[in-house]
Parts: sequence; structure tokens; C-alpha cells
Amino acid sequence: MKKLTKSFYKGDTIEVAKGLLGKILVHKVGDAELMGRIVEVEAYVGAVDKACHCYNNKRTKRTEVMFGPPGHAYIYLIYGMYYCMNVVTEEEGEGAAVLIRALEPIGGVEEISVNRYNKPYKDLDKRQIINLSNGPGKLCRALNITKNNYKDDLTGNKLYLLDDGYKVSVIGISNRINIDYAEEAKDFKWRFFIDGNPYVSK
DNA sequence: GTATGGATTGTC
DNA sequence: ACAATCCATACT
Repeated sequence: MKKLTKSFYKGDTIEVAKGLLGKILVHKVGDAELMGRIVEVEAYVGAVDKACHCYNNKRTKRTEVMFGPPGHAYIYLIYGMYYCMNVVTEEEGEGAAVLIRALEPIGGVEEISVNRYNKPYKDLDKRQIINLSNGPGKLCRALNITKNNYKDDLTGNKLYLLDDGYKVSVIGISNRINIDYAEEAKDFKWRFFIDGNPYVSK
């Protein structure tokens, strides 16, 4: 189990996005390690991407972390209810990141189950298990990722990513979800997922 | 100070 | 198909 290093994150956002598929996201909460394998991501490429919060190099308090060094967490609140987690990419000064859209739960499932449904994992039905972390808002709730994790160093020991040698068989590609406002950018094929994995979002 | 709307989700 | 829910952002 190797922790991903800063050099992994600093590359081209599209390549980092594909490379994140199959990696393991870990959030240590107390004694528990909440873990999920990344099965779906979207690349938000920066100044030229109308769907990116940093489009046209827009710097605000919220987007500031995306312009900082790679390998940090960009967390934001969406629709007043859900958090979304991104991994900051590219060299410092470039406002780009990869949105984590879905995880396959692989560790700390008891805590994950309580976070999502407030009941033990053994009491979940099949549908609830599939829905534990198959969406960007759901996975943050599942792993207890909140604005407190904003700017967390992903090469640190609290919120980080691991490579366990898992090989992705087939990478699925599509346009990104729910960015109808982004004009031409809405057709860019910057969503990547592990083809056939049951935990990819609906 | 006030208004606007969203990289979603769960329920109707 | 649609409401929930609230903060960052962009106005005045």
C-alpha cells in the first residue's frame, strides 16, 4: 500500500483523473479508517473550462485552494446540503482539480453505514448498500468529509489516497454530469469511471 | 445589505 | 418531476 505522493497530483488534470480510478480514499476518523475505492471522477481543467469554478482564473476565497500546490483537498458545499470533494492538480498557480464522484466502500463500513443511514451495515438492504457512496454528495457523507477537510494535505495522515496495486480493466468515458450552464464545455468528455463497476453513480 | 443559484439527493 | 436548504458570490 503506497500513499500517493505530490508528484502524482501535479500532472495534467485529465491524466491524474484517469490515474485516480482504482485508488483508495482513506479518511481517519477517531480509531476508524473509512475507505473507498475510487470508481468515478470528473476533471475540472481550470482557466479554459467553463464548468470549472476557476474558469477564467476566477480567484475567490472558495477557489483559492485550487490555485495552491497540488495534492490538497478542495471541498465545497452544493445546494446548501451536500459537500463535494476534489483533488487539486497541476502546478501551483493553475486552478484545476478532479472531482471524486463515486466510491466502492472497502473499509470502515460499519461507520460508513451509520454516517449514511444511522443503522448497522447488517441491517442494510441491497439497494442501500449500492447507494452508500455512489455519488459525490453521498461519498462525503459516508466518509464524514466536510468543510473541515478544506485544504487538507492528501499526502498527510488524516485524509489521503493509497495505491494497492489494483488494476483498472476498462475505463468508461462520458461528458460530465449536471453542468448544462457550461456551454461548449458541457460536451467535453471529462468524466471517467470503471466500466461495469456497480458503485458508479446513476 | 440584498439577491441569486448551484459539479446533488431523496422523495413524490 | 421537484423540493430541500444555505453559503459563497455578485450585485446595489
